[in-house]
Amino acid sequence: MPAHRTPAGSARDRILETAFRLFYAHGPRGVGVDTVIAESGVAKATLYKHFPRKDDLVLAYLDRVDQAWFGALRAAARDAGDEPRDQLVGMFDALASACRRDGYHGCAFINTAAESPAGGPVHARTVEHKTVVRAWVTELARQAGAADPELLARQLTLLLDGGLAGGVLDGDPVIADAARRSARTLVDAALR
Amino acid sequence: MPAHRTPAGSARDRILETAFRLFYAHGPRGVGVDTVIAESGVAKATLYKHFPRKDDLVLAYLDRVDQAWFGALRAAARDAGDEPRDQLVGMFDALASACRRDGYHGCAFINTAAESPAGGPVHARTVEHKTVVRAWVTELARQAGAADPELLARQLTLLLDGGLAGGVLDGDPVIADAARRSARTLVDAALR
DNA sequence: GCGGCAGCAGACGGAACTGTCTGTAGAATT
DNA sequence: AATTCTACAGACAGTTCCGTCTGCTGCCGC
Repeated sequence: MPAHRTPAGSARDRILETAFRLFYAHGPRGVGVDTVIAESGVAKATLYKHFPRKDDLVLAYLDRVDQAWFGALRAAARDAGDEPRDQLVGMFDALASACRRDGYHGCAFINTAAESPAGGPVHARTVEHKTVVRAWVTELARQAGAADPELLARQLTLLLDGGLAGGVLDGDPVIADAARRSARTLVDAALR
Repeated sequence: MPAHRTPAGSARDRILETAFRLFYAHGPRGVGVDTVIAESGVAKATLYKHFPRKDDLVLAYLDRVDQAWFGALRAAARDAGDEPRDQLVGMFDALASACRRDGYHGCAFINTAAESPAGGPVHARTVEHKTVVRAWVTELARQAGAADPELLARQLTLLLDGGLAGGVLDGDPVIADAARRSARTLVDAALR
């Protein structure tokens, strides 16, 4: 697995990077395999060797999104200090950052799920992602001493989803601000 | 404009009804014009006479969704009593009802916007819809005596969006319940 | 009775997309 | 030096989908 390397990273990396950029901007369905090939400077056979079906590439894309978003969420929480109750609010800074980022288009999972068949692997992966994030928030809520950690986590992830969903239209930072204030209110009420 | 009538309603109505059903279930992009034609029992030329482009049909579909959803929201608010502060919470019953409805797939606007090009008419219509709903909520918040009606409206519509967005995956009523509780907490805090 | 209108039926062209296949080049291993 | 692996380049078939176009039918108002 070492060596080989073409110009910028391995072929696989170039494919994934290009797919990430194009899929997020136009949605997986809005991007043809030929476009990914052209923009990543890769041969068609190479792409189909690494990802036998387009769906495989889409799932790999979602895994990347999962890593990036969940990572940003945890980093934002960590930066908010040591108190779990502050971290629960601080994670919304990740939403604010995302809104301000150029080319922001909302939640990649929701966007992709919206254009994928109902029982398919994309939906399964999306549910998994949402479940993992909510479990993490639940643990944080438990550490903070919430009476009903599951409920608080559900409420906060609901806010996150709402903020992300609205992002498909515009990345108005006002949305992130409203979400953060809501989170503060809900956390305070839950820990009263 | 009277008479004519084929089996069930005018051709236009049949087209719209079929498009509504199919578009909501699979997303406009996942449904070919030929499918709409086959299932509505209409001639291709007839469809293209009423809706010269597929986009026109998609926009008409969104208008229908707007009427239905906004109507359900207002009805739920009305059913919650005469007090604006109760109506602000009561409108979340529309979300609960939607979650329980068979074939529920989340917010048609967000789902459609997710698969449409960024600057296009679909996005414009979606923004318009969200703006109208939020304006209505803002007025309700003002009547309830909120210090910052715009903020409260933003927070509540954020919850609505979050609840709807999650619906793409599953229509878990727990989500609607969490949203309703959040709304109660936020409204109480804003009117303290 | 007749012209126009609304609609049905289906063929057609052109484009886009997915996935397969053939052939070639360069680097690493043996 | 020969083989093998990875990758490039591009043709190709098969499907799907949008939008147009040509006939044909039945109902209305004039």
